[in-house]
Amino acid sequence: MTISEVSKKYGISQDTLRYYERIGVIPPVNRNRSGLRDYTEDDCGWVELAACMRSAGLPLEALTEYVRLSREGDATISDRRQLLLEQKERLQVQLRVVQETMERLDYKISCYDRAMKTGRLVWD
Amino acid sequence: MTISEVSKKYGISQDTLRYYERIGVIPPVNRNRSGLRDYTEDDCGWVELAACMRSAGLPLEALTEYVRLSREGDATISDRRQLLLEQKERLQVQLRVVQETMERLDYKISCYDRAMKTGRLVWD
DNA sequence: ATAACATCTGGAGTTCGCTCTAAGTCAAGA
DNA sequence: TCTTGACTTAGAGCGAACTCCAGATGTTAT
Repeated sequence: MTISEVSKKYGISQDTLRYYERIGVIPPVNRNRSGLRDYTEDDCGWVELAACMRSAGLPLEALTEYVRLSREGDATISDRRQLLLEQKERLQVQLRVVQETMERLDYKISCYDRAMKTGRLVWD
Repeated sequence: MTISEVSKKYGISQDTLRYYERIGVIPPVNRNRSGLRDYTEDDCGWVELAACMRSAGLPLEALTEYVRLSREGDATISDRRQLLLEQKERLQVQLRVVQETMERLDYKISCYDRAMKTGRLVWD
């Protein structure tokens, strides 16, 4: 797969794909004879993982560290597990914060709904 | 309340409090005769709201816009309601993304748990 | 062969959200 | 009175995550 195909498929710009590879968010991508990137299934798997994790807000640093450990082989299995656990816990906290904020937005919106009828806002 | 008290109470640095006021994330804060900030109950309310919304990831721009509209009075009630709705929808999307990513992390972690016993990672 | 187009690299620039610095003001205590 | 410490402003600096640019090279179609 070419970089433009991968870019379309995962909704990541070509610049970002090259950037991710450069800083190690994904491992080095396969090249054809002309030196152009030719993404294998495996390469795509890493791109997809990065896209997913980034969409949830994981920092690039955590992803580069995960990739670095993965490339070191089975000796780093427990380190990688630990890394994933830490990130999961960060997401768990974030999930609660977002839920609470949404409840608060719901309450405020309900106040505005009432205000739309009376023309006056109470208890903002 | 002094800026240092408010800073401690809401876990926001004094620099950030001044920054928020400067760019309009909170309305202008009350001052004493010497020109020092003296946060009223109301001022604190805005700080607390900003802290909550920021913790969930709302952009500063949405907060400044909300404050700007609020200061224009009752004529902007439906605009403000709309703004809150849009932000709530953004959070709803984010919530789902984070949940899905957490499930994926859970799956990967379970693979690593197995790998910790066998010493070999299958199906990463 | 030439034009048009995709991709490459290295490096500069941008945006967001702070965070820090410098130089000045003010209030209270030794 | 002098010093210490909290506060002020304006503006510079910073880290994260892109995003853009210039100049080179390679590929494809006419």
